[in-house]
Amino acid sequence: MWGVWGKCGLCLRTKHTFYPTDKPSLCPQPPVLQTKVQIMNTLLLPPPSATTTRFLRHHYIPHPPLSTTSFKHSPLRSSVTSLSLSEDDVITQDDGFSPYSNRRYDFSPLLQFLSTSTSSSGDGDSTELQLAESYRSVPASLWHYLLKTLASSSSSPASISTTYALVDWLHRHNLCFSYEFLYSILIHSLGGSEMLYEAFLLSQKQTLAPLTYNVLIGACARNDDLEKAVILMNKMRAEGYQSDYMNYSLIIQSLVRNNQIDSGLLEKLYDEMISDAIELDVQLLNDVVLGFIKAGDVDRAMHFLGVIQGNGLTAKTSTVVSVISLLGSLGRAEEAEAVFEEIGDGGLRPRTRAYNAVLKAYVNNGGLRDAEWIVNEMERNGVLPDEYTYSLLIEAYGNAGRWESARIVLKEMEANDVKPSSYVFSRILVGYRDRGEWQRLFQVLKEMQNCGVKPDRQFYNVMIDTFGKYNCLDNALAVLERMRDEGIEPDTVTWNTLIDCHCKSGHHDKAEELFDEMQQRGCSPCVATYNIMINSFGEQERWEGVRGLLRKMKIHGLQPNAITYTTLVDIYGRSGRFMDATECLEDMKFAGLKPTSTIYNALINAYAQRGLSEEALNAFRIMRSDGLKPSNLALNALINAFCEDRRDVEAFAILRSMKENDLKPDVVTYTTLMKALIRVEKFDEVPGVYEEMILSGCTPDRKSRAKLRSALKYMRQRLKSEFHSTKPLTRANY
DNA sequence: TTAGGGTTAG
Repeated sequence: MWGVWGKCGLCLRTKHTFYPTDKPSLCPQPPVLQTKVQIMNTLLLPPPSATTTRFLRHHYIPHPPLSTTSFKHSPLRSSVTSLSLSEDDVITQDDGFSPYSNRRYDFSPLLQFLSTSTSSSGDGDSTELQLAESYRSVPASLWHYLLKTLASSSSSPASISTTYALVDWLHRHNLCFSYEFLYSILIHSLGGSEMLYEAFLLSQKQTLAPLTYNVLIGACARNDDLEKAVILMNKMRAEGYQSDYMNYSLIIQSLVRNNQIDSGLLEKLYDEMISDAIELDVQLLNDVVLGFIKAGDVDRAMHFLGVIQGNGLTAKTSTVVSVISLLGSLGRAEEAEAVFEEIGDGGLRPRTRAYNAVLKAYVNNGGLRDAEWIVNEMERNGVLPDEYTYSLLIEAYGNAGRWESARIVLKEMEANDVKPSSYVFSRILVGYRDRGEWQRLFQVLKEMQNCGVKPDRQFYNVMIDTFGKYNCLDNALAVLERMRDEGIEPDTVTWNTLIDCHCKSGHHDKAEELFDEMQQRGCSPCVATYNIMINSFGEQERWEGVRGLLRKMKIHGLQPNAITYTTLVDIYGRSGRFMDATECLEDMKFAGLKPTSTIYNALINAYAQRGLSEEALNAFRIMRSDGLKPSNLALNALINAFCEDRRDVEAFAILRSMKENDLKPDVVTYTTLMKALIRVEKFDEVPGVYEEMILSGCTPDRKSRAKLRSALKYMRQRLKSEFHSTKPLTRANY
């Protein structure tokens, strides 16, 4: 058994797990572990000071070839390596031995020899043997370090081949044990320096042992080449070797780094770990939790947090905080608080970060009192609020419309020497925008000025969006100018916001102009930009233009996303181009994207508008078979389809099935049903539906009241016409 | 250790 609390000889990571020898490890370690500091120490000769000499005598006796010429100054350095083993490097490692002499082993003759001779020679010529003899006393750890340094600084094929020749040479002269370990060092270092290809080539020169596999997989994962990593893992498994737990950690980390993680993928990885009988240590479980957090799957994240605790281990505080933070963003304050409490239960004192995470939960949940309480708790426990804490509190007051309280918090920040950032003001502005109080924008600007805070790009973006949403296009454009005047370059969000608000107000020409200007100014459109433009062209029924945009985005390496496909289905569907619409849905599936309920809603809605109830029903069925739950949106669209097709019986059948399946019909459901009745002239049944709507707890809105009124009007008209049509008859009778 | 946290498209 080895490696407990030691450092990995390859990646210098501290190994925390208790690891039996029969298990292969990604971080292979020699029987005698050397830390980086130790290795660096042995590279240098001690000064003639009493203490160090005594110490070093016990370790190794300096032996020729020695040189006072630093390797750093060797002419080889530039061609072979940038090995930097200066005094400064070593002293900063803090080992207690100083001052250092500049004397050290001189590897220049060896490297010179290796770079000029062919590695396969092995002819035992006298120079080579002499050379081998002269280096015999160099300890293994030193060779490892040299190799590592050379490999990680290799940048040209020539220097790599010299490094490779060194391994060969060491092996040939029995100078360093474990050929495989030397290779592993090489692969690891090459992988670490993003030279995965070279690592691959090297690995192909010998049969792969578990150690090499693990190192190679690790190198792939570190370089985000997961395809190769997975291939190697499968190959390894097929050959009967067990993959190391670290590989899984590295793969998850890579997925997280690159935003490529999703819940299903992570679950698959986890199943693999289980079937591989991987030892789930706390570090790996932490990565699993963080993976699920990044994937937005808070339930699974909490499950694995529970697994950590269930195993009697303690999750990293940062992991726990991430869980609270995600719960907070989802407005799940109670659970956030529960997880927060667990920090304290674990004997740790929550710090600002943890408090902020739970505070965010309350703010998103509208719990102003709880938010105030948690800030008081912080103060009571001597935890200092920071800029983020205050920002969240201000946002909470802003959401509650308590601008005065928010101002008091601003003053408190000032008193505590905490400067507010542009962020908090952008949040306030968003609050005003969404509540229709957009004119408060000017007040916010003034407040910022008072606090000496300059609006940043994101704030200006919100400003443009606010003006845009309230149709003040000139003001929106003026903000663009102001940004430029202040030296803030507009980004894609700025342009997208501007373009979109022009589209929404029907100014498609100006939108297109801005789309061109954006590119002229060197800002590359992103997928969102294309989606906005596709929507704009679709509204104008410029179908060739739509296809052109799709081509252009693909040329620029942008893949259509779920929103692109939904936009396409929507615009094609609205104009009755159902073939094109359904084709887009197929394309989406073909591209490997999971159709969302939104895309089906767009399709069902398109059929419904034209009274194509059979087609709408069919789309609804496909949606169900894709495993998507029917939402009120889809069901209401379906009711509307039956309504437009004058199939009121089927429309009411949907209502029944909604009730049976515990789906609560809403105002739109009832209003659409009333419309269905009016379509088939069953006016007298409308008031009953209206009454049922109120009884079921729905608040009638303008549209539902209008439907009732028009039904009553028709009823009166009918009565009147009946009266008139019967009148002559009576008169005649009379 | 720092960052955390904001804005756009269906």
